[in-house]
Amino acid sequence: MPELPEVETVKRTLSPVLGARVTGLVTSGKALRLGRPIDVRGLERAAVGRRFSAVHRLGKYLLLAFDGGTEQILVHLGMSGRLRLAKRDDPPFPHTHVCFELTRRRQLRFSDPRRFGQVEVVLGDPREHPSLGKLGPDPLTEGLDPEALHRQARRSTRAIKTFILDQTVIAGVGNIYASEALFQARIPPGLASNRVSLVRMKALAAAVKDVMVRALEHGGTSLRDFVHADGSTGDHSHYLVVYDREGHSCPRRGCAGTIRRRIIQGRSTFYCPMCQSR
DNA sequence: ATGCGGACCTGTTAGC
DNA sequence: TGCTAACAGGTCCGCA
Repeated sequence: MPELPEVETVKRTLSPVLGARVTGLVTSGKALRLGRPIDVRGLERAAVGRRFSAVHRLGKYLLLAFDGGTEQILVHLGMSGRLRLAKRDDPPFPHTHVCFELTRRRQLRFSDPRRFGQVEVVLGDPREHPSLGKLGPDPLTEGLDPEALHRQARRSTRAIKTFILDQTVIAGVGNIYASEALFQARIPPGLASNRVSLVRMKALAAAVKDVMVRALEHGGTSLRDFVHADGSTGDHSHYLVVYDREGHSCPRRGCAGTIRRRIIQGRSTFYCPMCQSR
């Protein structure tokens, strides 16, 4: 579901619970990503009796930290995951797999119909975690180095869209913003990575950051069912210019092209064949 | 080593 | 109205 701007938005909406004490934990008992069962004991040890001290974001991952604890809780929302604050008496959300009971009758609920998400305990340095350790630079917190990306791309024949979706290349790009950034940089999504010039890579790095920042300003996209931790929705879908716009005319002024859809890396990809040409 | 396709899940929507 | 097929914001694994 969420790409970097949505995850960052969730992170920000969790700030009201910083300082709150976790009093208990309820889980669904269902397995999440990779069929892995939820580590109830580990989560209890990490969180129960402690106060939330911080929420960090690394690409599309969130890390929940607690006062006086060395363990952190890693959360990934997958495609359909949500992390929301609620009151104890609020109606239950369907598909809630982890619910942290907090002081003042509050709850932090993780729900995820498709169960592609992830909630697990991380001990010690998160950079040593197999997924987190391999993450590439985060466009918002670290910035992107076009020269380094260009050098890396020269060694790869994959489509440039596949390249920027690779979380070890750039952390946080997802399927929507990959199309948006490539459109903005005027690069055909199917172009082999090693055929992207340095000039174009500079444009792409800037475009990736720009679409992320703009999405964040609009509170994350709400293409389907995205909601923030407080239950409010984002309105970014109005600002997407190519994603899910197959058959519409190209939004670029003076371009007579029509947005097309094709499958790259098994995912819908939207582009204008007129402005995004070799 | 790299790159691709399929698998993992459920819900929603478009089309008949 | 009801059924079916296609599709959905992500990641990982196995095989070429």
